[in-house]
Amino acid sequence: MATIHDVAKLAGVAPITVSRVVNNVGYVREDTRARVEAAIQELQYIPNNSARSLRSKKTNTLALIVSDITNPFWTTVTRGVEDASSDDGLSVILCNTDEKQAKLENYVNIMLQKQIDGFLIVPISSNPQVVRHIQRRKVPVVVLDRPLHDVEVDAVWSDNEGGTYQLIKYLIQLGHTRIAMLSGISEIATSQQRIAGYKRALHEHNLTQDDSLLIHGEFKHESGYQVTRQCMESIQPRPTALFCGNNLIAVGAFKALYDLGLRVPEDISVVTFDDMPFTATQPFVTAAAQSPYELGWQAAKLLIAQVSGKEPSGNRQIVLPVELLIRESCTAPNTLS
Amino acid sequence: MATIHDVAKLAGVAPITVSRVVNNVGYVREDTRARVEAAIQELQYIPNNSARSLRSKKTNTLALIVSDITNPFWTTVTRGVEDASSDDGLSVILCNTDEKQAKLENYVNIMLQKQIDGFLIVPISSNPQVVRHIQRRKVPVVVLDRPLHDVEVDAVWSDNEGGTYQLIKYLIQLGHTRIAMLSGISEIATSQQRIAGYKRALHEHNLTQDDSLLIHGEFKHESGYQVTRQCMESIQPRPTALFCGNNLIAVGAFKALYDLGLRVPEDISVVTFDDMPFTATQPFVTAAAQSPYELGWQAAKLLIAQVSGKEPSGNRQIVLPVELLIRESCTAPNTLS
DNA sequence: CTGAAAGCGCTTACAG
DNA sequence: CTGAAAGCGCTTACAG
Repeated sequence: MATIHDVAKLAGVAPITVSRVVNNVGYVREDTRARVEAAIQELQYIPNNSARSLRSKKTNTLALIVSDITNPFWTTVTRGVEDASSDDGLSVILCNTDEKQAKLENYVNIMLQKQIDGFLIVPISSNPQVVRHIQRRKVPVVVLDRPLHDVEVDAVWSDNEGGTYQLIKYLIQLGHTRIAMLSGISEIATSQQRIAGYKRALHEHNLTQDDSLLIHGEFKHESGYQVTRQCMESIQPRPTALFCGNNLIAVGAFKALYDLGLRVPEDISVVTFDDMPFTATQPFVTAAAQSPYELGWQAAKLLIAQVSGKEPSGNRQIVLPVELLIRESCTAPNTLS
Repeated sequence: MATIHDVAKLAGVAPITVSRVVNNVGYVREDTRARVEAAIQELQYIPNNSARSLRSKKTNTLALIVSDITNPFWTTVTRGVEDASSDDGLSVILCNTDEKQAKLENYVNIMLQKQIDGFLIVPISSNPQVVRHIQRRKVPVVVLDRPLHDVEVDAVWSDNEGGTYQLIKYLIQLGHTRIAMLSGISEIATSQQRIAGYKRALHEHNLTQDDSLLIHGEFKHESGYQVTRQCMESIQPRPTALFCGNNLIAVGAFKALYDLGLRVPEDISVVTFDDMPFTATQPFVTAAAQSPYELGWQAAKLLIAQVSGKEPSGNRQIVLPVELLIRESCTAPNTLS
């Protein structure tokens, strides 16, 4: 493969001149530029980014570390990140942690070796140790989706507390008093924020909180299925409404309710955090919808501002609003049941 | 940041010895290794992959170029690729083409600059030019999902023709004779294969083909929605069954049918290529299901075999079977309508 | 089992 | 506007 030297030789210039043409920096006379471009064309020259990165300390690559790309929420976040990044000529390496701390740490180290220009990271616990590790090496980092304790870092997340509060309030106003909360893993900050919104809504409406109605599973549809069955089969008196902690839990819940012969909303009302993916089929679920594309986009732009050196790594925090989408999955509780 | 020289100095050895410890190759005496490891620990040394790649000509990175990660089919393919790759210590850079040839070519060039070790590529047209461009530079490449004409290359795709044939045959056996085919962009090889299966099924059952029932849109839910409305509102006599060219078209179709007040399967039968994502809600759709995770996994393993040099770049072709999932979205045609 | 030297292909930092 | 020299941080290819 042709190198910058081959091109320089063919064009009768020094390698640095070729570099100037390729990177479009500095002054190059028009005819010189033309000769260099012709040589590039003839030799099918493609610059070697490893060499460029070694010298310039830039890889033009970001790392995006999420829990699981298979969840449409993260898929859309990813798309937002990619679109924002490719705008600025940056590529994105994608990593899935499956909510495992060990995987997260492993990927961070691999990406540090790769000298990537910045991290977009979805933390698992609220412990800032991983972010500190990155910051110690002076690599830009932005935290996504989940706030962290005791660390100064740019971060973007959604109004989980407020969104949940709105959903629960809506159910209460329909007349529900026994609302089950199907939450995910308790360590994750978004779980905690959503539970806080749930509790506040109950409290403000003078409803006592029944701890048996607060159930922790995982943010997966299999778990949503199990937890819903367990909830509907064993809790007495049965809840009249279900809050699903995320979209995948809702998917599992709908399937479980179907298998149990319970109709939505006639037999039970259902709301969910996150809009359901591709909800073409019935019933349309009432949801607190985040803006995942926006989340990814904004986080990427914060990171790019750091990387390009325009803005120093800081302590900016963006909280995105959550939209209440009232659809057909809720009704007043059936007093006969 | 500490370099290999700093570590070598602290451990009292040569840089090459540190290299041997880090990469775990060649012979190193146990006590030497221990001293080096202590120095690495103390200096928090992380190897620089740009330097490594420049010398070794390996980046341990693959490029995956798909149409749109937002489609759950591609999401799952991606997960299969990532899992297979991380097994072998390889990272994956993800690129979305949105079915635009210009984006594809641009990404290929960026990835060539990055010196990635291999390409997994979903071609847009059947034209092999992009693949030839990659092969000319001696970079391993595997083609995914869509066969290419006139080129020797490893490739993995699903039995699109056979899967469609099975679905159409199933509808015909239920008594349908007017089956609309909602296809995607005609340039894409999978569209062509699915249409071939449709035609073969009609032909083998002595049904004449009505060209007005073969409609081309895009592989997107917005397009599926439009095309379904158009199909149900303007074609006479109205089809009694709908074949959706992929999962997203099916999502749009269900929504359109709902808006038109048509019930599935009472008023119209629906089948789809690709399983619907998260089909928790009613009605469960009868589908020809590909194995997207398997598709990604197998393609990645083919590529890794090339990259690791164990198997030469070849002309291997893997065609994955498609599973017919009969569910509740079909019934005999309503002769009254 | 260990190391000295060279070089991968660029860009930086000057100099003119 | 152009270029000579040095060096980024590793690994290759020897040598002993």
